[in-house]
Amino acid sequence: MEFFDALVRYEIALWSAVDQELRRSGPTSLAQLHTLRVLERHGGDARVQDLSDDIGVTVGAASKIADRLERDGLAARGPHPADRRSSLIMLTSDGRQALACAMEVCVSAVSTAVGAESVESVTATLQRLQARLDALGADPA
Amino acid sequence: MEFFDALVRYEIALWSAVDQELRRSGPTSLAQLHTLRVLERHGGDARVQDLSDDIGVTVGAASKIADRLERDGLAARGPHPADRRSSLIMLTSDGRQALACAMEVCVSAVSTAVGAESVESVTATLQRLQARLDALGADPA
DNA sequence: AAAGATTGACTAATCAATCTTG
DNA sequence: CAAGATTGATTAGTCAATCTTT
Repeated sequence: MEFFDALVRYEIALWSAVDQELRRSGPTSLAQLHTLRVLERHGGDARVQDLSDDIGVTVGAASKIADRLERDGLAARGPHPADRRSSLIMLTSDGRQALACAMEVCVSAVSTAVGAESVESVTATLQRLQARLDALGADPA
Repeated sequence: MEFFDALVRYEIALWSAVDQELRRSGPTSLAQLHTLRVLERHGGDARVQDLSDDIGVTVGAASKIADRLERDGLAARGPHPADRRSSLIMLTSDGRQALACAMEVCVSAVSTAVGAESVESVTATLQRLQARLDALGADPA
């Protein structure tokens, strides 16, 4: 339980600190940056379903997130070449620019927050725990 | 950045898994449990401001959280003995019962999710990072 | 029928304005 | 005027229903 409490508390605190720094230095929120990074990782092949999976929200929410990105000119929906039910969400050049700019601030803010603490081993443990949780979720038997 | 990503991703995944388990076995959500635990820790002396601090939401949100707890019969506002602007939020006996019941499920769900992984050192590191972040926030100079 | 996505009704958060008491 | 709390307007999430395409 102590682990759970520390994890939740710190994640909220770190997210808030980085978000504050981003809002102070530009128009992009951490939530937006998070979405832009997912699009970048998918290299323009992101479907709404992919956003939903990677961000950890429902499909409905992901669809609305895409709406807002389009409204703000950071991304655009294009037709899916192989499946007309779906569409591909792509970064615009404005989106790439916002991503780069916000990413710089984000890296710096995280770095300041972490300081000299060595976090490689924590990262590795979190990734192991993540893998276990994914496995449990896929097969709760 | 890898640390930040792993932290955020895992916190969301673990929170979701535990919340699902709680909703499956009773009426209490993880968000509610989180609030009930804060009240318990404060031993009946919790003000709205305390809720806000400990949960990591704004004062306005904390006030509405208290509204919902009262509506559901899990807590009640009483007069603050020393300051008539404020009030104390106290667990009702229903609230204590819901807390105990949900806590049991929560502990078990976290334990299942973590498995055999040893998390003491991760917990300690997260707490150190938390302390650093608190210090930075209090004195950003 | 199942999969991908969208929309509408509802819930819960933020922020700013306001009211009350210190 | 400061601090504690509440409320209203806005924003973003969930869930369920729906529409289109496979």
